[in-house]
Amino acid sequence: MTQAVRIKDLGRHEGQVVAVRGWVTHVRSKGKIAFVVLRDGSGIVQTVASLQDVGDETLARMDAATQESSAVVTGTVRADRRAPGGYELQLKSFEVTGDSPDYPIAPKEHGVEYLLDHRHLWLRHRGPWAILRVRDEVEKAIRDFMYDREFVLIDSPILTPAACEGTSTLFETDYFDEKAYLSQSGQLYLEPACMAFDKVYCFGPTFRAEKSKTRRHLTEFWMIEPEMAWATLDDAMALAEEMVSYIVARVLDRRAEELKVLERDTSKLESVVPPFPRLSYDEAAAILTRPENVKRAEEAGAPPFVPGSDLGAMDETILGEPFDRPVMIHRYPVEVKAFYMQPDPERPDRALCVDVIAPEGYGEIIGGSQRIHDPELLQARIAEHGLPESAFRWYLDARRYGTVPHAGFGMGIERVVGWITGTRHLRETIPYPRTIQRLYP
RNA sequence: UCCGGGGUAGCUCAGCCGGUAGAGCAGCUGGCUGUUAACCAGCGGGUCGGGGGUUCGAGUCCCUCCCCCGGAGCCA
Repeated sequence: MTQAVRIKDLGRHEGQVVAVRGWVTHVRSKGKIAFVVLRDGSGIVQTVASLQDVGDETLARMDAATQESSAVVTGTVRADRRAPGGYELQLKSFEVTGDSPDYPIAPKEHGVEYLLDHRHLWLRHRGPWAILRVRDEVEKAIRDFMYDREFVLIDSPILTPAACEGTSTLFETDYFDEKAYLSQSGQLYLEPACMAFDKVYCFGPTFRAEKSKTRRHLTEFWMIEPEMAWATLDDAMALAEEMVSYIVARVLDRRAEELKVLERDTSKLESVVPPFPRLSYDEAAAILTRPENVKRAEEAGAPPFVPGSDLGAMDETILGEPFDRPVMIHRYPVEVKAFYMQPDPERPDRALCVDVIAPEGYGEIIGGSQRIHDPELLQARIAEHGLPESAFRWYLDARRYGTVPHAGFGMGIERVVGWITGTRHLRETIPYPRTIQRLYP
């Protein structure tokens, strides 16, 4: 039986007769000679057969093969300058395993909605294929990074009894005789866990019922959330810049081929090394209120920056623009941030928190903070925010029994993949996107 | 929720001042021994998003509803 070879390895079998199992991406039939372009999970190769090689029956089968039929072929590996990829397969046999009548995605332009309706098939095509391989590399890099630094993976629950940051953006579901909510963050479960293992992280899907209709939002997205005991805001910031730099270097090293397919300008990624520039909220506010920046936001139709309020999408773009790597903005006003953030002892109206903004207008990829470790202060904040104390009883225990300063952050995988691959729309950075308008396929 | 754009063939779109539906691709038939989104010839294919109105006549104008896209806010 002929040895089956994956397409990326064909170069190692020059002159040999091998089998390739894949899918037909294109047929160019020219009468007495036919070209069938075949794809497998590893790459693409052109196969060729003439009438005298295979006879009219096989040639007719090649001619009749439709896009995305699966096929097993055998042939001789040949280096050929005329073949895309440098190698081609001179066929001896061509057998269709499963035919593919009326394949919906033509080698032509399609609208986004149509492609997303056929996402399960669109995955076979070049763009999604390259992006999702980068995503795989990003996720593997994160796990390696965490493991090497002795962080313990703590899988946080998806079904939760109550809100982490308020119920308005939670998906609600029945849980026997009570209500449950899909998790929007694992953080509250990690804080107690970091007091068991010092350094922990969770990495899983999170759900937000925000009615956001932008290219930067999904209702289901994946987040990596490290949490460290005996840690301050500075420790969290140092970890964030180290992790982001590690991920980018890893993709540049191992997924160069995919970035090329995506026509990503990799020079913009090569400069992503520590240290990242740091701006306090007050410094950022000073930049945003400069006349030229006020004018820019106005011209773009963005709402004006109001000192004391949170940063908008345009504000993040303006702040990130001068830098060739992500910028870290820290110490926002306490009022615009979550209840659990530690106030800055030197300025209690500022929170010890940080947002990391990706360059090139890709926006916030990380949000983190030092957490309140004083039980009384935390209890007061829960009350101020109108949150039900009963739901946070277990959470407060982390402060009641041997509290320590601790800090962590959450990083959105899709936004990182979007930035690294140069993909504007987050929905293309996840295999099966969930948005406010889409629950199919 | 607000602001902007859109819905015409399987797909991507054109359709002027209102006059009765068009292209490319895909599909099908035939031709072609080195194609690169091959090419050439031919064929089939339409509830013009739904409803209502104006008009001799509506894809085109008006009202209304639905759906999609982009942006804002919120966030990762």
